[in-house]
Amino acid sequence: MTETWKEFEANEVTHSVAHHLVAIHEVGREYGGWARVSDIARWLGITRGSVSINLRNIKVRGLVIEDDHRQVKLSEQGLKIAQAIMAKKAAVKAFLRDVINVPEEQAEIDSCKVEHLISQSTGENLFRFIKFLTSDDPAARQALSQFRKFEDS
Amino acid sequence: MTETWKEFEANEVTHSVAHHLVAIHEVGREYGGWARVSDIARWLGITRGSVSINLRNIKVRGLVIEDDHRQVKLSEQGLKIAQAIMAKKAAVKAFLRDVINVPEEQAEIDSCKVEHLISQSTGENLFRFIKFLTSDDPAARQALSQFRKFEDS
DNA sequence: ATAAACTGTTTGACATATCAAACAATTTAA
DNA sequence: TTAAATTGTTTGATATGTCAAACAGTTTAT
Repeated sequence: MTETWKEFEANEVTHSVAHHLVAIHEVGREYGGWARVSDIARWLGITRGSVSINLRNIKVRGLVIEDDHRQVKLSEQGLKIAQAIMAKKAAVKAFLRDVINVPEEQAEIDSCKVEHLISQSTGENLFRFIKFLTSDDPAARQALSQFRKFEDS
Repeated sequence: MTETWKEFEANEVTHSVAHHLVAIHEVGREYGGWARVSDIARWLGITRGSVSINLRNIKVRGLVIEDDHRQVKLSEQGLKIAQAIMAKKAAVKAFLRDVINVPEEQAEIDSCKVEHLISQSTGENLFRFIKFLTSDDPAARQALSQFRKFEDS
């Protein structure tokens, strides 16, 4: 039981980096993917200085590229990571909210904490599970409605 | 979408502190809860120096108490936190492994990453869901077996 | 009883992540 | 075209968490 817990630090990206990537993706959405430091900072709710410094690492690691006007954009690799994270977050949030009845806001908070931590394969399993459970397979529908009753009792 | 993500840092305890608490609980199990720095360090796979420093904070925060021989033990508050974390971990792991078929080892890794992050209420919802789904309610059994087929196809 | 092993702490270093404040450069308003 | 606002960077500070190495104290073997 000595080493597994350290896997926490052994992620592709930290929570902070994950959110910088997602922020760039969202902020740059309407500008061909290009985002400015200020907008990223505003989106994340941290200072421009922090973003500036954090982007140094993120650039060095090849997750974003920069143009002449100091705008940044996700690299191919950065985009892949951001998309994977967003997909996992969506899966977790959907599970919490639509399956086990966690209130919207709490589902948002919890899925956000966890998005960059769960493994790709676990994310995929979860996705399939939700897909099944929210399908119109009668067994799925029946189980869900039973669970709702179970909850209320 | 500006502030929710920062909740990540707004946890009762960090991943590191969470694992120190659980380590003390496990290491001290056979000694009335009392644990030594060395044993904690070995259990966690980090140096004695790190544990020594980390325990300073943890003591100040009142999560552990110390005896004359420099042994430490969870305080009432520390024990509560450790138990809550262990319960959430068990729930997540059971869900991953027994419901959505994540392999044991991966379930261990992912649940370990997540244990201290999910909220109490989410943990409880998850626990009830597993309880229902692994009960002998026919709808639950039917749904699970359908999902297994769904997985294999 | 002495040598060897182990214990807990401290020090100095490093990495990440944050802030406020100051700065120069650029953009926007008037 | 000026004046005001905004931008991106840097600096110095703080907090957490880690390491290796050195130290003094305690235990354990022999």
